Amino acid sequence: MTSPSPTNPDAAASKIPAKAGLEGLEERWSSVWDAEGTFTFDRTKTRAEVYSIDTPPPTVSGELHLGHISSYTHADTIARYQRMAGREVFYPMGWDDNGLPTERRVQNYFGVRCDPALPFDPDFVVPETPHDPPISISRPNFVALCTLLTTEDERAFENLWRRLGLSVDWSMTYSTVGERARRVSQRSFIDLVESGHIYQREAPTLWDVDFQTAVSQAELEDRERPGAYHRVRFAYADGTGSVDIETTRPELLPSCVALVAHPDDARYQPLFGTEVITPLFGVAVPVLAHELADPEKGSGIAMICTFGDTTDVLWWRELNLPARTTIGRNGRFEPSPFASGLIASTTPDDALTNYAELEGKTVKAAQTRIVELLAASGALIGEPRAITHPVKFFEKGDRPLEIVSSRQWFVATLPLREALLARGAELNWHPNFMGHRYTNWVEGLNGDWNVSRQRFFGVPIPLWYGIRSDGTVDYSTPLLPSLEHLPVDPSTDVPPGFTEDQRDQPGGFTGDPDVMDTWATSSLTPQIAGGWGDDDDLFERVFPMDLRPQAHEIIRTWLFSTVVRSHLGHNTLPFTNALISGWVLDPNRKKMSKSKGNVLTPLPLLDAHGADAVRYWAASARPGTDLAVDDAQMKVGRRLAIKLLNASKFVLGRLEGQPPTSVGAITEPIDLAEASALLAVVNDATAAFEAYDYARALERTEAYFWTFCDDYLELVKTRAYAEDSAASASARATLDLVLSVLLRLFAPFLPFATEEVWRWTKDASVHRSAWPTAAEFPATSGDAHLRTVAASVLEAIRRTKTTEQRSMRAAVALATITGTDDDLRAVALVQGDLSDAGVVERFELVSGDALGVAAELAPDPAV
RNA sequence: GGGCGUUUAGCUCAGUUGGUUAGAGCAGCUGGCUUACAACCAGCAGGUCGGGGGUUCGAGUCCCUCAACGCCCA
Repeated sequence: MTSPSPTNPDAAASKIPAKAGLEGLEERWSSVWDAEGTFTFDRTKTRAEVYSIDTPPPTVSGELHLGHISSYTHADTIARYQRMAGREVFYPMGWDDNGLPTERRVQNYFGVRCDPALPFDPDFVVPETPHDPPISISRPNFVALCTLLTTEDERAFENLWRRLGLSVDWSMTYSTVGERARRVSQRSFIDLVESGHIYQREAPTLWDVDFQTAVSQAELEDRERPGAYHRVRFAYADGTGSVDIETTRPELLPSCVALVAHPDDARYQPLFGTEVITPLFGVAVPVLAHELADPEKGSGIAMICTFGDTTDVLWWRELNLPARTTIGRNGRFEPSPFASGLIASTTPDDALTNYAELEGKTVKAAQTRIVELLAASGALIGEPRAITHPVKFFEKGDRPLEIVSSRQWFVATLPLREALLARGAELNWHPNFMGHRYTNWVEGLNGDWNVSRQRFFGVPIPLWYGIRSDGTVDYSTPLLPSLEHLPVDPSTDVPPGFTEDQRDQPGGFTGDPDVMDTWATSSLTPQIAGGWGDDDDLFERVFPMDLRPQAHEIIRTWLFSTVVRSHLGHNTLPFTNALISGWVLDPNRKKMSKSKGNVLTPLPLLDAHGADAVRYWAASARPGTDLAVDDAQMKVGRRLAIKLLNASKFVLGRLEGQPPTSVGAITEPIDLAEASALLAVVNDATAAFEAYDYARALERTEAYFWTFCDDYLELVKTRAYAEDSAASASARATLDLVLSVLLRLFAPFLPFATEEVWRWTKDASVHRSAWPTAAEFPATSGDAHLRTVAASVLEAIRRTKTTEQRSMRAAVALATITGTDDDLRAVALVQGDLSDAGVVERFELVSGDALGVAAELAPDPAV
């Protein structure tokens, strides 16, 4: 920390430029901060002295967008404030490089597809142009391409972050697929296996048929899609009648396991407990009651299939129904369950014949065919009725999700619901209302968290399974690696006690082929960045973190999953504060999207306006509020930075060659009033920052600054030029104090301009200087009324000159001031400065009820 | 369907626990080279605070209700 004491410029070596400008500041100060280690974390500090930030690792599969710029700027202002306030800031950067977005990008960029069955090709040449059509390559070759591309992206991202002036410690950068991330993720996974919070099971799984992977509830989204209700007639098993159901998915008829209606629905109550027969397939299924059956929907009675949607899964679980799978992982109808005897039919021949019409077909084709079959059989009643309804999609997917049965690992989140709600209540949300999103999500959880992904570029699930002598896999006792061997890749590493030649052999072992859900690794960013298990000394100094800054759309994913992992692994919140940012909208306040073609990228804006200006724009958005791209606002930021340079140039120019100032020299009433006004701003800005309201801190500082320039600077200009008097010393001491404080108040927002000015007279960085406090202000507080009255008089004089179209330097022959005793006393105290600033030749003070000013200009000599 | 947020000058936004004629910036208009700044300065004009109802001596600020927009969830 440098001393907050006022400046003591050395006249002999003035660094104050004749003409101040913003050009080149970003390059210059970025490299100086790097060389001086300004933002290097001092790991000798204790947890109490540290302020740690769990930085969102941006996904490195493309470009940073303006939402990143805005959100990361918010966090950076907090980081810089905390650092100046005396905390040692732990602020690492991470890259989220694993997962589907990277895989997709690599596939397109190089024209390749991963085929895990292929062997590693050591002679594989990185394609210079994408293969067309795409070629298949082995998993190790594919992963190498992923690494290659993300490394390039990360370099570009880091450059942009440096350009924006983020005060991160670049020596602590991590990635979510790096060695430490793999080790931490796998260790945590093993901990969960051992503590019983994670389990594997053959279970209904949300499945994207294009990406060929499981996805979790957090990755779902509803999309409105056209569909149609098909009315289908089921005969009673006893032959006494029939009942009509309505379904949007008639093709799932062969996997029907029951009908369901609401328990209070009088229409169907007589049927509960009886059986009906599925048309075409002749399967006897029970009619059951459940509250979730909606009497208003369709005919009020529905068929339960394996599995048409998530409600089917719920019914299947709660009503203890059998599973009759017909759709495979490729989204096509599987070989006949009637032929294999998996499903018993009362009319087996019909079932075989009808199912043969579906086998191998896609869902869509099968639906068309089964509607024809139903119509022909007479079981389809009337014409299908078109509707629009919400359909579940993988958020990155293009076709509706299917629910298939498969073996996956699940973190048991449902039993934690109450505990997780309590964690959410324990967290300090900024803004507060964002906590509702979390609560909403936790209350709506309907399944455990599936963390297995059938993908390639990610952290492998660190397990093997024994193979019985009959060649079947024994999933009941997974083989765990020992901790010191982490990270492992089960596809190439061997479990303890086995040798490589036993792989996939009877009596041997087989590796779990899956990788973890990307959120299963990024939910551990506090542990990864903090070095949990690798560097426990560091971990104890930074965990739990103080701050998690992030956008609101990933509350249900990243924030939620991080809370889960920390709760299970450390019995604590992962961080104490969550700073939630809104979205950046296009200039017309519309959401930016590639399809709309209204996406703006950061670099051109940084080039056009400069980093300080872009940061100013970003910081003007309060936590949680959306922000429209606004060139005008960035221009204001740029002008603010330039104004700061110029005002500083004036102030420091007045101090140059003069003896050092001291707060004790501030004696003039108007000077004391100015200092008091600034102290109020300091207190306000400090309170705002402590409440994570950086926008208010900026707004208050900025408002003060413009008033300071317009009024105070003009008032004391002449006095500050004078020499060798207590009055002039008072002015200079005030200017020195105000500038020094202002530069520090602005430093979190305008890191480049403030550093530039600070270094004109100092050797150390403003960003390691102490945040201003009352201690550096005069002990005597000033009279705020003086500023108000002085400003009013000045304004009136200016108005007269403007109205009479005269120069501001035009002389006022006589200024008549009317006012209360209080007003007049105030004017008398500032009269000298008013006279200088307004070029007033003579004042006349008249007693009256309210403040009034009449200025009589001297004749214009030019006329 | 449930939840959350927003709605204040042409635009972007402040308005702390309800208290005198509702603020700022930008844009607009009119002037001005004033030795920090013409990438500047000064001044002017412009809202009755989404609609309705209520509480109160007094409401942009609290309550109810309606509406529009946006987001989250189902």
